[in-house]
Amino acid sequence: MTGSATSSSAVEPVRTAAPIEIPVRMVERLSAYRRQLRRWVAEGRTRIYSHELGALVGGTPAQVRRDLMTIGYTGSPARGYEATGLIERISQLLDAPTRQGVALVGVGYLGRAILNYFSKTHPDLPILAAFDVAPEKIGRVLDGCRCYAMTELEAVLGTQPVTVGIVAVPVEAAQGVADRLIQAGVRGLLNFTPTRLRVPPEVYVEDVDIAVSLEKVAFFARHGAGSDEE
Amino acid sequence: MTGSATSSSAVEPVRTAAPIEIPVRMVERLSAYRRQLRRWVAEGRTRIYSHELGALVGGTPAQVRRDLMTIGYTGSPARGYEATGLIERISQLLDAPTRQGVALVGVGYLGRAILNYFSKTHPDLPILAAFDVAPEKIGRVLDGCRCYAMTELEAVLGTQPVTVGIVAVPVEAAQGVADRLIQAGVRGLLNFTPTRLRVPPEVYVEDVDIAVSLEKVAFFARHGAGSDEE
DNA sequence: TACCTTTCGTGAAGTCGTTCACAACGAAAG
DNA sequence: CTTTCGTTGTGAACGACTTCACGAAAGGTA
Ligand SMILES: NC(=O)c1ccc[n+]([C@@H]2O[C@H](COP(=O)([O-])OP(=O)(O)OC[C@H]3O[C@@H](n4cnc5c(N)ncnc54)[C@H](O)[C@@H]3O)[C@@H](O)[C@H]2O)c1
Ligand SMILES: NC(=O)c1ccc[n+]([C@@H]2O[C@H](COP(=O)([O-])OP(=O)(O)OC[C@H]3O[C@@H](n4cnc5c(N)ncnc54)[C@H](O)[C@@H]3O)[C@@H](O)[C@H]2O)c1
Repeated sequence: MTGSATSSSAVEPVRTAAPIEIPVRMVERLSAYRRQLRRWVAEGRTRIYSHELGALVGGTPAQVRRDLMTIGYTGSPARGYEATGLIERISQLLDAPTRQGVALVGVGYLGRAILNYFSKTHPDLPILAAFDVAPEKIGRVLDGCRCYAMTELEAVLGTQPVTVGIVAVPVEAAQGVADRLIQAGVRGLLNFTPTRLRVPPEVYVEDVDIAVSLEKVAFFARHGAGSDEE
Repeated sequence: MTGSATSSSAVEPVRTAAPIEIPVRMVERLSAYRRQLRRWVAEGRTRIYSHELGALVGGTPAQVRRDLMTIGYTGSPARGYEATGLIERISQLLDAPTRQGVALVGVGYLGRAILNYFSKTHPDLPILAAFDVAPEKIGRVLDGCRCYAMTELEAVLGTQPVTVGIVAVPVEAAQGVADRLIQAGVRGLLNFTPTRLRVPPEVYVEDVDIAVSLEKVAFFARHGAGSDEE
């Protein structure tokens, strides 16, 4: 990337860039923090304590303070953290500088659920296009999102800033879908199928395996229940 | 528990009990191992190497060997592990000694997807009953599972060996649903709503937060992609 | 102003899971 | 029978994240 241009002065350490290395788990927590912070702000709250954020993710106050220290956000003793500023700081880190969106492949039961959910809760990451092979789905608009034929995938993604793909097709089709998404420029995949996708090293894959999660719950329901998880 | 009865001799160390303390992550891997082992056995394979199992979960061969060592399953050099025996050993640990099942609460988009999925893939953990408040859903049988009214929850769970509950209702209703499930004897919850459920310490809760997962993917799609993950 | 309480910031210590490294072993080939 | 190759079992080293612990600072209160 070219990068440096625009309007930064010479010596000062800038403040926008994210030169920080953020652990995987911390990203999850930051995302959860932000979501609840927004609710709280909507309710009129303005300051938040570390133990409140900790309760959110099943963590300790110390962990929250450590997280916020890591992202360079500082509160003040006895007043806690300023909510809107913290939301902004987290967004600065998590959100892309330029608009980016998601493509959903596979508009079956699960795909429909996801479309419906994200159309309502409208996060920072809109689903810009959906794809399927079933003729009866192609061309329809579900929850505000157009469903295209798989043959149009490359063309559509060529016109949209899509960097993330959701794989919700039958397991046999998953690898092929992943390959095409990556070929079309996608750099991250949320994979719901019970297969490990083979992808180039620069592509990030997150597996959500509901069957495994359910077995895990069943197991710990029986044996010792270590309160928290995920 | 009464426990000891039936037919074990006096001194020998038994072999069925599961006195082992298993880390959370390992349970996930064991579940994934077993699923793929079954596929392989169905294809006629009989022996498996640690590196093959490792590839499944994005882990190293050493980790697999460590896992199997922990659960006390032993292979042999140059022949690897015996597949069916390993499946059996994992099942011995993961599955309940007595039949147990799952209750699904909230037959919306997501609930339907889950019902459909588990009715097909028929895991060791059947969904025995579904519940909802919407009149048009009550009494229907979807994917082989009867949908009951919420008012019937306690009664139905009184007659079924349900130890796990899936919470797929709107977020406002989640805590109330969790309370009732627990009251009715459920000991583990799979929670899809973006709230931290308050539960007694002996109940295990697993949160599946798709929105957070998606944000995580978006983040790592942009920054360094640490190939694997959970 | 002086004091007391609560919360933050952070170096240090602790915990837990993963990976390394190597000896032992089985099988197959020479 | 001996050699060679590949794989398992495992103690030990490693590394990463979490928690502890304590000093400092901000507000409230008398
Ligand atoms: N539903 C769940 O709760 C659940 C849970 C865990 C995993 N999964 C996995 O998620 C995936 C989807 O689940 P589902 O319940 O929505 O299944 P589904 O059968 O309802 O939907 C699959 C959709 O993908 C489409 N499709 C098929 N082949 C395609 C292709 N080559 N390209 C594009 N689209 C294609 C189909 O037309 C269909 O609309 C499956 O792999 C399933 O294993 C689902
Ligand atoms: N669909 C997704 O992809 C997705 C993703 C992340 C999280 N979630 C969460 O999962 C939950 C369900 O999502 P959904 O898309 O299925 O929503 P949905 O609105 O389609 O379904 C909710 C269902 O719950 C039923 N319900 C409402 N109140 C109830 C109550 N008190 N008791 C029992 N049933 C009740 C409704 O009748 C409906 O059938 C929501 O909390 C949502 O935030 C969904």
